[in-house]
Amino acid sequence: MKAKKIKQEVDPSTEEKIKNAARIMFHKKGFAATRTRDIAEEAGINLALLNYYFRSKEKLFDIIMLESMQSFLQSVAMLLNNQDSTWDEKIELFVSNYIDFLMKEPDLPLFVLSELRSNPSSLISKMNMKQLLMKSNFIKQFKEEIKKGKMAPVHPLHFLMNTVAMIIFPFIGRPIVSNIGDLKDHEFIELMQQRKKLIPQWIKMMYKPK
Amino acid sequence: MKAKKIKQEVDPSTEEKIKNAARIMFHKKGFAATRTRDIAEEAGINLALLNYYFRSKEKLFDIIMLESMQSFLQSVAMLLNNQDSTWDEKIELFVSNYIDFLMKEPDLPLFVLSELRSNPSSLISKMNMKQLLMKSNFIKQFKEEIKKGKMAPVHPLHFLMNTVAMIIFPFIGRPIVSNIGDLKDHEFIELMQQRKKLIPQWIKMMYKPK
DNA sequence: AAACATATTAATCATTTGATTAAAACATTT
DNA sequence: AAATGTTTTAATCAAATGATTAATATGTTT
Repeated sequence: MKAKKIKQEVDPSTEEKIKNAARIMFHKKGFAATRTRDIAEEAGINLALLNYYFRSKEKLFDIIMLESMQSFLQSVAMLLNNQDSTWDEKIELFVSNYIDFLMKEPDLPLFVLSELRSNPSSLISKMNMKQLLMKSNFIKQFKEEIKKGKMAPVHPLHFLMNTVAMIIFPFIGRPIVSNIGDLKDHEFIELMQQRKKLIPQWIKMMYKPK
Repeated sequence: MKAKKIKQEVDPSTEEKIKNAARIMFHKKGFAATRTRDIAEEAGINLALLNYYFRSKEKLFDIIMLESMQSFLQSVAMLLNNQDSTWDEKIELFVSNYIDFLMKEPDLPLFVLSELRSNPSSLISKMNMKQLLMKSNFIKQFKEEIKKGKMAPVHPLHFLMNTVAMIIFPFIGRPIVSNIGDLKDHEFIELMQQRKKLIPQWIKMMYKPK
């Protein structure tokens, strides 16, 4: 009893060890390039345990993928649903939070988008985000801003695409960006920090009505 | 002699058939998820011919990857080097050309970026793009615009990242974008057409000096 | 046409890889 | 402590997969 508690608290359970290792490997190399043996080694467990706990590589992947999708879209959902902040505050908070999040999970976007390409993946449809979007406080405020004349009329999708693009792209294209700019790691991070303030400014400017 | 010529002109050579099939499959599913048998089938040739012409899956991949990187960066290089157009024209031309290009090769960006993640890939460094960037006419004009007070002072990398991000992201995130916006294929294309005109406008706005 | 070179095929090989099994180790309950 | 249930291990299997081989077909040169 006591031994088990200690194991669960101090040391992650075997199941957790496997999931963590799987997340790391899948995010870094994708489903097809990841061997179950890689995961087992990374987790420091016997290969058979992977199948003992998760039945198959696919099943394990599905779990990781679902969680990844959720955390990837969670920030967007937060933007959409956050009630109590003004428009400008909302944007600033969103950009800053998302960039902070991507600093910790830099492999996540490319992983999600890559795997979404190959898989028909009913996962997206399950999340049915149109509902989420259209009924959101975000859309309401977005339209208000336009009506108040504070923003030029734009299709909300353009706005979303541009915003997410500017946040995510540097992380997706990091090897190329770092090469072109000849950036050391800390210089890249510095640039991302700047973008927390810059992106909201750019957004404000680019949709300014004439 | 005549037979060979006809074969080369009317029907692509076996080597070309393999390369074309490989390009399609690699772009769609990536290196690890693509079987040599998939390529052979797509090309309509015997599996052994793949190794006969290209020695190995890796060698074939390297060839495709190099060509893909080149065409992926070619548009950027064009932006950087184009001599005879004004700043505004340059931007408009670049955005429009790149979007047109991506309509024909929608899988290219995600492929290049994905494979670049796993591979240490000296490919990028071989292209040594810092030289290309710093000595380019683009940088010269960019600095002039800022000096003339037509543009707020920004790090050129931010400018590049934002521009490329807005162009490429919709194609990389197409499944999610299409789901959120509940878009049919033709509606997605319509949005991309709009962006040819919108992105240059946004760019002009967002860097306007106060 | 004979000789030679090139291209193509079917069959097979060797390795990798996801998964299973049967036994052992460990923990829990009675 | 015996019995029972759970977790872990080493060994092994079966299928998938990249690559090769030996034979055949096709084209070219002499």
